This record gives sequence, structure tokens and C-alpha cells, in this order.
Amino acid sequence: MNFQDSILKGIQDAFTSCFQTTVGLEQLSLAPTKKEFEGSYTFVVFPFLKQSQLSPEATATQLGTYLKAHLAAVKDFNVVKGFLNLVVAQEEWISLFRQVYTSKSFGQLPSNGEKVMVEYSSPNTNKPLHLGHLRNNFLGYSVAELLKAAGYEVIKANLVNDRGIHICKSMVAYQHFGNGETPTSSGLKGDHLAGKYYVLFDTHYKAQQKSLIEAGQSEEEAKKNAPLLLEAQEMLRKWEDQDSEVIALWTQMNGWVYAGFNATYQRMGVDFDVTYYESNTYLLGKDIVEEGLAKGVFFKKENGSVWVDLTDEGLDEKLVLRGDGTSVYITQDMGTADLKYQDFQINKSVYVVGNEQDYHFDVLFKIMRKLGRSYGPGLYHLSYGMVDLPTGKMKSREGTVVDADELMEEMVETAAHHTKELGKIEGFTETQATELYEMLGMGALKYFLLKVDPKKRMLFNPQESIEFQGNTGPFIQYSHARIAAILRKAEQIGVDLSVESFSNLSELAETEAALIQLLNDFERKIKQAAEDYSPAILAQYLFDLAKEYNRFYAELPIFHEKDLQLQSFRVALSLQTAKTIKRGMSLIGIQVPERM
RNA sequence: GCAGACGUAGUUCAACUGGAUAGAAUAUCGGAUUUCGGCUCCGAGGGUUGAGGGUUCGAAUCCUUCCGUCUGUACCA
Repeated sequence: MNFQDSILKGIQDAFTSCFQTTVGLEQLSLAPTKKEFEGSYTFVVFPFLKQSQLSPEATATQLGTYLKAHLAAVKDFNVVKGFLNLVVAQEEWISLFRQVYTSKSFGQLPSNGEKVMVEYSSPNTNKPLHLGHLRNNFLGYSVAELLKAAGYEVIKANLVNDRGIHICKSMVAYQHFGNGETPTSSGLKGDHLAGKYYVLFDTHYKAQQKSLIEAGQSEEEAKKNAPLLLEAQEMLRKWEDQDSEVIALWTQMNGWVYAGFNATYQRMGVDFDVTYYESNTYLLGKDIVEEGLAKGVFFKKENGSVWVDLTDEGLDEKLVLRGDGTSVYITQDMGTADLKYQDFQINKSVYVVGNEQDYHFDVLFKIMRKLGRSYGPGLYHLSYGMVDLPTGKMKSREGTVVDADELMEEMVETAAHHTKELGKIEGFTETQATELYEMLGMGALKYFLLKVDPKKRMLFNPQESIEFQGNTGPFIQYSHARIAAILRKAEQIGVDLSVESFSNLSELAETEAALIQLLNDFERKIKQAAEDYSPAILAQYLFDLAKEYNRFYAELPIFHEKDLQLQSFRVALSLQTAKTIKRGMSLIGIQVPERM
């Protein structure tokens, strides 16, 4: 049982003893005490006045008296209105630290026997990744790592959107304007090359529309009749008929794009256990339509199209199969959901997809539940907000997107520039230096995107994101490097780091106790972050931890401390902090350096 | 039109899911190093939580009416 739970158990006993009532443990919770009051944990008694039949003050006082008398951990208490502040005994902090310090599995919760799939990234193969994808990928990767740490078995999945009219657009443009260009001949990364032709398609398509309008067509007609669009549609038909020429071009261009994506993924530091391709899955789901019709979940309209009625759930009627028998987006998604289950027998499935698709997933999940899928209740849409720029919205057509590759390169360059200026890495080989810049630049970027609650829309300010001070990745990385320096020195002069070396310790400075309280909180935060699918919770925690450590560092001497027991303890505390930072940062996909 | 999300110091974000005097960071101003890494630490100012009403011991959080921003509402994906 962890520390907070044992206090809560004590409170439960106190209720029984003082007021002859039982309250469920799940109703009880502790909050960290605010700085301006004495104590470490606070219990709010207001909700329990009915049970006690007393004033808030009297209730809190009775509970506090009981706890002080019966719990070794509670040394003292004070009552402010309905707030019961508990002061934890110093020995308790120390023994708590011993537990944390000697735990082999700290930062990894025991298996809970559940299997979850996290689908993220899901790119289109017609253009390179941009800033929005970065948020998606970092989020997905981190949520997967958090779930692992919380005891889940996790499968990371990528569903590549590699077919459809938008892919054909790049292909058509390439046929017309490509002149046989390849990534090698152009020096462009494959995904950027495909993206170039996607843009070219759009420009020429617009020009064609314009001339059609001038020739007397309405805007709507022009959009439908532009020759380039007709060609793209024709190409899609040929693709579905397995036309060898079209398939060959598709294979070639996709190959370039995958090579490009792989390079980007590698730099982002994300990976996948399984990759699904829509070119393989786009026909799935039709059998589910049959099943739904048989079960009476779906119904057929006169023209043969199949629908689901979700009006009783507060939504509309929704199409699941076209009149001509072809699939729509959701048909495929139903099929893919089943496929994932067949492949892995998952009981939870997380979709990391932007919030513009809230409605789509609402519909999809309701359908799968109506169909009685065992995994239905475990479906979850991790809906994240868009990333805005100070200049406004990103629009790919207007060229205001921030390209992922360029942004990463810029971040790393800035990190390099910054680090060279500080001149603290003499003795680094070229390779080491490059690795460090990569770590810092990517750390800054990831932290900037992950520190915000995923559900919220956020603003990306390029200048601020490259800052290295304040609530930033490099600030935390620096704290780690600083501790690493201490540990190197400790090893050099042979400081004893065993738990026994500080076994007679009895007094702590305030900042030491605060640091222990934070360290002890690590696993609770992992659990909370995993349950909420929010790396931001862990990011905030790590920032607080780094800050608290820096305060400790500024206030107390380590190697100048004459009491060897205290010295050992402080180095041990540093070591544990470094481990926690390293492990925590890895859960949000960020590496930490030994020197910087 | 309908549905949903959001609106918090100058700015970017928090607020443990209804708890104390709404906290951090940044920017601004002022301080700290005979030291183990100054990318550090300490302090100050900065708020009618978009506006009004309601619910209760207690509201940024729940309900309601406005105002504003965004997204969705395709036999597109």
C-alpha cells in the first residue's frame, strides 16, 4: 500500500471510531497542502459533515486528534475552517525515501493484464508531415509509453492513408509535369517530392477552373469538369481495376514517400509495432454492413444505400454504404476496428486523431457498440486540439504550414548555436556534440508540444518554443546534466551511496522533505497521466521536480557538508531525482544528457 | 440554422475534476555566488476567471441567458 493510501485508510478508521460511520475509501482523497499553510497533505472535511453531525472545525479536529494518536506517519495537524492539514513526521519521509530508493521497479507499475492498441500518426501519402502531425506523433508515442508504464500491454499502430483521390492528384500532376524526376535527381526527400506535385496539381486545377468559368461555366460546373480532376478520377478507377501502369506509378511514388516518412519518424523518435495500409483495408467492412442489416441495426433505403439511425442517441441518420455498393470512410473504419481485434484481441483501443473528427468517431463507436462488439466499451478517441500559429491558422493551400522536417532542423540548429555559445562541452567528439544538439532541439520541441493539455487548442510560437529557460524541455535536461556532474564527482571521491549509509538520519530540511514528497508521487502521476491520456500531467510534474531540485541545490551544500551521513543522503537524493527525471522524460519521448 | 468545444495576469499555460488568499513560466523591475555546473536561485508588481443571473457551507469548474472564437453538420477521406 502506498503512503497516501495508508493515510486515507487511517481517515476511514477515524470516521468509524469518532462518528460510528463507515465511508468508502473511494470517497476519500488527499490534496497537497498549499504552501502558505503548515503541513504536507490536506483532507477536506466539508463533504462529510452529515456523517459527523458537527461543525467543520470540530469534525476536522476530531479526525486530526485520532490520526495523530493512531498513525505514526502523522506527527501533527492543524485545522483551518474545514481543512485538516496533516504534518508528516520526518522519520516517515526518510523511510519513504528508503523505499523509493531501493525499489527495483520504480516507474513501472505491475501488469494489469489489459491489452491496448494506440493508433496514431496515420499520414496521407500525398504530402509531407507538418506541425499538426508532430503533435499527433509525440502525443501518440507518449501515451503509448505511459500506458506501458501503467501496466498495460501496448501495441502501437499506424494506419497509412495511401489510396484515394488525393493520392491520384499527386500522381496525375507527376505524369504531366514530373519529367521523370526522382528523389535522387531532385535532391528532395520523397515525401516532399510527392507534396510538390500535390501542390502543382492544385495550382493547375485552379487555373483550369478559371478558364472554364471564363468560357461561361458556373463555378460549380468548372470544379467538376476541369480536365485534371477528371483525369484523377479516371486514375482512381483504373487503380481499383488494378491497371498495371497506374499501380506501377503508385508503387514507385509511395515508395519514395515511405522512405521520406521513415526518415522523419526516426528523427521524431517514434515507432510502430504494426502498420496498416488503407490500400489493403479499404474493402473491409462490407460484411459488417450485412451483419448490421441482419441484426436490424442498419436499414436500407430505396436506392439501395445503407444507413444507421442514431437519432435515439442524439445524432442523425448516417450513411454506412453507398447506393452503388461502394464503401465510405466509416465502412472502412468499421472493418479496420474488427481487423485490429482479430489481430491482437485488444480490450482497449485508442485513436489519436484531431478534434475535427469528433463527430465521426462518435458515430463509429456508437455503431460498434450497437453491434455488440466486445471491445466496444474500450474504444476511445483521444481528440486533440489544433496547433495555431501566431499568424493564424495553418492552411496547406496558402502555404502557411510549418513543415515538420524543417522545424525539427531549425530547432536542432538553434540548440547547436546556443550550446556552442555557452562553450561548456569541450572534450566532446563531433558525434557526441551532434547527438547532444539533437537531444536538446528535439527535447525543446517535444516538451513544448506536450506540456499543454492535449484536448486544448494550442498556440505554437516559434520563438518561445526554442527558449531554453522556464517551463521548457532543456531546463529539465539541464537539471539532469547538473545532477550527473554531482554523481560523477561523488563516484570520484568515493561517497557511500548505500541505504545503510544514512540509516541514522533523523532530520530533514524543508526542501529535502518536499523533494521526497515529489519523488514519492511519481508513480501516482504516471497512473493519472495514463488514465487521462495526458502527457501534460507528467510534463508538469517533471518541471516541478526539476524546480524543487534546483532549490534544494541552491540551499544546501553537498560536498561541503561535513556530516558524512548527510552527504551520502543528499547524493542519494540527487541520484534518485536524476533517475526519476530520466525515466519520466523517456515517457514523454525525451532523452536527457549526462553533460551539456 | 442545428450540434459540440473553447474563452483564466501583457503573453503562453496550470488549477488534483466543486475546496483555502486562482498558481507557474515568460516579459518588466530588484536582489543572491570565498560553492558541487549562473541554461541556477530568491523577491516585487501584474486578475471583476468574456458578461449577467442561478444552484450551496464554497463556483474558473455545475445549470441558464447573452457575447466572442473555432470545429463539425458530404453517397469526401
